[in-house]
Amino acid sequence: MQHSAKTMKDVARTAGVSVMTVSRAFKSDTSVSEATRVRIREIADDLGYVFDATAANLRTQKTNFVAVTIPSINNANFADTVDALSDRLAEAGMQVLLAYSGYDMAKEEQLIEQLLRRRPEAIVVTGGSHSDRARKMLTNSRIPVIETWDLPAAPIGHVVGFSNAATMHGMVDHLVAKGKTRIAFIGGDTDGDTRGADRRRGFIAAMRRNGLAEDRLIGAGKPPISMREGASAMGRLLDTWPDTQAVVCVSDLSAFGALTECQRRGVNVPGEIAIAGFGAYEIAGVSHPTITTIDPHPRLIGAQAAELILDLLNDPAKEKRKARIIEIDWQLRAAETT
Amino acid sequence: MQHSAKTMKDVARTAGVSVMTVSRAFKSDTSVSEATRVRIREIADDLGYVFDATAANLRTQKTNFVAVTIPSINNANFADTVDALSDRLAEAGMQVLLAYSGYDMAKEEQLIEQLLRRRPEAIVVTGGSHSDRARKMLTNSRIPVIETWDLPAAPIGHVVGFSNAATMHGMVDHLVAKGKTRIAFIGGDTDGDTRGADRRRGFIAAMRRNGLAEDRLIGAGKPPISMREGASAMGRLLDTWPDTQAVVCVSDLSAFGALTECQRRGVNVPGEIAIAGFGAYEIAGVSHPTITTIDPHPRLIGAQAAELILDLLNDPAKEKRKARIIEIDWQLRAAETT
DNA sequence: GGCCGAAGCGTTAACGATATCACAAAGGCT
DNA sequence: AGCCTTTGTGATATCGTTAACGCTTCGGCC
Repeated sequence: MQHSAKTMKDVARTAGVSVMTVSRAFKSDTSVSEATRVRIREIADDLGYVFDATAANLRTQKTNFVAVTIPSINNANFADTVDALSDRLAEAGMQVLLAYSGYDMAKEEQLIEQLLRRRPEAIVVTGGSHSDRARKMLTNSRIPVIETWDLPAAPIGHVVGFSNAATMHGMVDHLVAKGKTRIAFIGGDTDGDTRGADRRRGFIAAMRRNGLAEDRLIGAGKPPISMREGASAMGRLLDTWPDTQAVVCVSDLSAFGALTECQRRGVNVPGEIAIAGFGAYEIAGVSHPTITTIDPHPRLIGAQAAELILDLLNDPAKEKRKARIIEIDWQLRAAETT
Repeated sequence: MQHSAKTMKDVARTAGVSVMTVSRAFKSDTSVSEATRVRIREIADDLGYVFDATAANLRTQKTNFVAVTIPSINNANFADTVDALSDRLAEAGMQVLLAYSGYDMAKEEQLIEQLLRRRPEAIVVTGGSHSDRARKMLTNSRIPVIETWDLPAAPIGHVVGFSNAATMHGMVDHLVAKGKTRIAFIGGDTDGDTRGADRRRGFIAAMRRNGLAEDRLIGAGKPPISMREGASAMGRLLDTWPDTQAVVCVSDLSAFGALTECQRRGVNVPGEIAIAGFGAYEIAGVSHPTITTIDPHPRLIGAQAAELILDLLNDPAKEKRKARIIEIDWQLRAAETT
């Protein structure tokens, strides 16, 4: 037998109270006696009543959603950020509405449009590069906008991130200090991953600043670059410029792939060639040898974004005052591959 | 200057049509002339109008959400499943509402309650073990329920999964065929990860069936077991039972950790000890040596779940007819570590 | 010319919760 | 006793969209 879905009205009727009292019994509203509240909750449970958030959303003009777009769900760095963000927001009773752009700006634009229709309280996007229409939609939205994992030149709203280019200066300096001069870079061969492209640009600038040749660039295919692409890119690097002393990879995953290729070929790391990555993925600290990397503190990015959002939502006046730029300190973790 | 949020009414007024015509212009409703539709869309864009899904959700009693719970967002296996699921659903205009339980059944129960309040069209949960209250909520919900990554003895609704225990029979048989008899298992030391616990049970049963001792069980801590825990567990295994010929790890991540520990100690793999994992993570195919593993086809699970959902939603009568159990074939991928 | 069906659009009434106001009853104070 | 709070509850309007239904208009056809 198929009962129809229960509403507050059903609960109210059964309990012999008004709908409004049932509503109050379901919130932390003090103006219901504890006895009534308990009784109503029990009756609701018996009836199998489930609170309908869609109706409350419309009436209160609040959804308790925070929309988030990331390039890929299958990336430990972004996963960590979302995890931390979502943990903190959950404490405040908010939920994350997540969408993946697949490193595609056109897709990101669509996602942003869809997400905004759901009336989130705030929106968090990855990176500072977006289509014109996406920028416009975000600007016009009357909610806090937070760009992360980047330090955009012209931010849309708030920012919680770091300069991807700057991390590469740190890495090149580290390698130069180790006496390396012939240094290569392995990364995506398109700009689909804008943060990866920023790191490539940062690498080139850092090499120039050190007076070194910056032409050893290996394109590893369309982003995202993963372990396998890292391995085959390392193969091409060793074939093309056998005298390379160090290689910086766009992420730890490609760095690990590169490392395995060296192991397969019997090339000693770091003796013959040093390898560095980015992201402080778990594998960098576990592989043998361990991989030198940059830790961009992904969880911190998520946690800070969450704090910022909660702060802005608590005091909406603050939002209008000034866009906040929160810079996250990254850290170079020297390890066995350099 | 702060304009107030625009509604269909504003668009209608500006366009000189009724609200209903605006509504129709925003759907694939034929009963609006193409000229009017285009004009209305343009006016809406000019005004900065954004369609309000919360109102539509209430009125139509449709949210176009599919709720999904997974143990952790930071796990490539579940990420693949969600990715495939979400891709297919997106084609049908549906969105995934994702939540992570942190391998905690009490947390999962809370999540399910919160998710159901949002009135999803269907709900996908990971595994077949849930708290009593969670089971009850799912059973009472009038939407399709799909359990994945498992083959529960008493399914709540539909199932898209495989027997975790059976995969371990396959793995033990593989090792026995390679002449191994002293075989150990590395996994979590609690049952927080129910699928991991199923694999441990499957391992024990398979060893018995082969007439082998099944006492070499290494507890690697509280799930999820990652690379680092795998490495330290391998250390304990080598210290406790140095004559072990093979070890089955609860996942490729712990298997890789175990492999690195062997490399650090100078223990030859597979010469002195064979290592096997589970999950067909990318690292299993890239590490040196490559790791023998089980491929449970995570993307296929997601894709099949999506198809099932779309099928059920298209023909609601079907849902009442019979619960579908879709078994996914897993595959043993023999590699260099065995 | 008259009839008919379809296309295009408008009017009205929901959808299920909550903000707001109103108000009765119960205390607390002088 | 009289007045003022405080507390608990109810009635009503409302959030923005859409389903259902009804009214025109218009072209085609006999």
